[in-house]
Amino acid sequence: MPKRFGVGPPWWHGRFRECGYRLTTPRESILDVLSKTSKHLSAEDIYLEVHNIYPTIGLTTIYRTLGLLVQMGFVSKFDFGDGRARYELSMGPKSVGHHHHLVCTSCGRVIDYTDFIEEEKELLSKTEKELSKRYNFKISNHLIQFYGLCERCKNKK
Amino acid sequence: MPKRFGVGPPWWHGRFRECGYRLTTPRESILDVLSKTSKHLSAEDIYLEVHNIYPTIGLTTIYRTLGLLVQMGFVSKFDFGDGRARYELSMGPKSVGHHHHLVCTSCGRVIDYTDFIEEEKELLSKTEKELSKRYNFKISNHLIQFYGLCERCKNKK
DNA sequence: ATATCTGCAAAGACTTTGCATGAGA
DNA sequence: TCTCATGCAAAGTCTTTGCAGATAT
Repeated sequence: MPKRFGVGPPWWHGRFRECGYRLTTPRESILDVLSKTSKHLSAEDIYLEVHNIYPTIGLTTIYRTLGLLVQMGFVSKFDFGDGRARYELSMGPKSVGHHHHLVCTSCGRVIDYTDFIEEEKELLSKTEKELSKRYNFKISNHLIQFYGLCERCKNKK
Repeated sequence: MPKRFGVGPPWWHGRFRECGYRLTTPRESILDVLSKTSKHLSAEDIYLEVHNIYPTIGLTTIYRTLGLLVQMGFVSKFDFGDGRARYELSMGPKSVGHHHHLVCTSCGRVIDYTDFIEEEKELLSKTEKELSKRYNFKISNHLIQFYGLCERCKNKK
């Protein structure tokens, strides 16, 4: 059953308090930016967005908050090979849901795909279970990316 | 049929010339270091190894050569989240073969696993084929990593 | 009231670049 | 011989840290 979004406090308020963290303007606005996009934002992208509304919030806080959100599991951090990390909401009502990435090694373009996810999911959960057992690892996350040339770059060569 | 390793020029000589690149001491020694380990070496790790034998070779050359080897497909570059890239031979006779990584998010330990690879391989090649078609992408590589807590770190908490 | 959070500036870490010298084919 | 490759030093980028002042609860 879906919750009533848009009324009452946002879904994440509880989680913050549970963990002993405070609810602050920077934290809320960063989550807000992330929850309103499906793009893969860098720390600076987020900084610029947030800065439009709250010009006093600094880049340091963006980094610190992102670290916190990653650690709490709200946000996933990705490396697409261009030297800067990208961040995406990994849970919550507006989340795009389970997806993986297709990364162009020439222009850096990133495509989200959700095709064949069901089958992947099945294999993944099976693999996670088996790996956990065999290596005594508590698996909490996974990363799957395909690399290659996108349509445009492929045709250039 | 296996080639006769250890006699004649190393397997990669031809590939270098084909691509118009020169065979140099730094390039050979870097490939040598990579082909004699199954660890995940950083640029500096490689530098230190190479430096033992050829003290004149600089870190810059390590980075430049690694870039070249990655681009040629000899070497794969990984990011385990500790801020420095790791490199592994991705092909060649001494290669450990197809494997993926299990990364401890607490201590950074990395475990290579090859279990369940057959099934994965099958799904991966199918997925690659389908994604190539749908997104008109020329896929050349993939990355799969699981994150979690290793035995030691799990028990600490 | 007080422990947490933030902003600024500065530092830190890894990686890349410019340029003159050196080396492979 | 003539490009391509290398080493050194310096610069570039992203990210983290120290600390005093501000803020949430």
